[in-house]
Amino acid sequence: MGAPKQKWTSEEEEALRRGVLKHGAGKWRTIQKDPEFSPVLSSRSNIDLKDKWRNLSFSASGLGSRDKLRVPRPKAPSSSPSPSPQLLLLSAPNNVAEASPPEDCEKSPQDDKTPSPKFSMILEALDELKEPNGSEVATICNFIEQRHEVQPNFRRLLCAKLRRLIGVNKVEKIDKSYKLTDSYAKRALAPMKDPSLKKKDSAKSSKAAKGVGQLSPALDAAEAAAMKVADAEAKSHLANEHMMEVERIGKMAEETESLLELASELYERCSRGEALTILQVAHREF
DNA sequence: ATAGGGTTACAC
DNA sequence: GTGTAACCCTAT
Repeated sequence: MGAPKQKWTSEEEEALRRGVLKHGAGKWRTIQKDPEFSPVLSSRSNIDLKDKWRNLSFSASGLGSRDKLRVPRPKAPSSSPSPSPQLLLLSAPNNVAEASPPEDCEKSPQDDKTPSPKFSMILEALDELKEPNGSEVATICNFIEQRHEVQPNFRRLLCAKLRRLIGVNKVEKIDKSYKLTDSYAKRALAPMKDPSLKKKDSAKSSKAAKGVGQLSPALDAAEAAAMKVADAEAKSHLANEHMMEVERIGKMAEETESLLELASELYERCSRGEALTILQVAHREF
């Protein structure tokens, strides 16, 4: 019994994108049930939607294979030849995840939730190899094989794993090589090493104005400069996103405040025995 | 129901 | 062989 794979059509893809625009990523069931999309997505489960979105996010995050998109893209030839920047912005849940998550400060010291046994191996390998331009799968694989007993299909697993890590911005792919993301490396590696023997940070920070600190000391000046530029670019981009986010949050805060006032007014009057609706109060107040 | 890891099928 | 898309399984 061969279950012939059911490739996604561009219509389905489009429906999924619009569904996410409308309901947000993560509301797969809602999207799937929405009468607007259910005709197109009838043969897809909510899990299928999730998986497909995951794939779309990978390719949209620009990492790895944007240039050699081999996916036949018979996009609507007439009206929207280009995916429109909105979609790209929206389809980068990973960027948001990279920017916002207080993830690491949540961990309790001892309950350091090991991400997954294999992930720590990869982390270790990429850290120790210290290749500024990343390490090839074979290199990583070798490294890990030397330290751990691995299963025969390990390499394959490793590929899949790396790919997923790219999806969550913990790893980036440069040509054929993989390396830890700057931002993630700093957060993940710092607490990993013995606090006693990693005090040379201060010495380094004098010449490298932070940002490329964790790289091999033998780095060429040219390479270092290139890295800095790339880093700076990435940072300015991020900064921009952060600005927008801050603005948005500010607005939300205002609205929240108004709502709070409204709520307390409502509460006060209700507790006095008055029976009224939120609309009545809102009307008086605004 | 969703998120994430793992597996299988396919294209290059 | 390698990378990717679709599918499957499990924990939360």
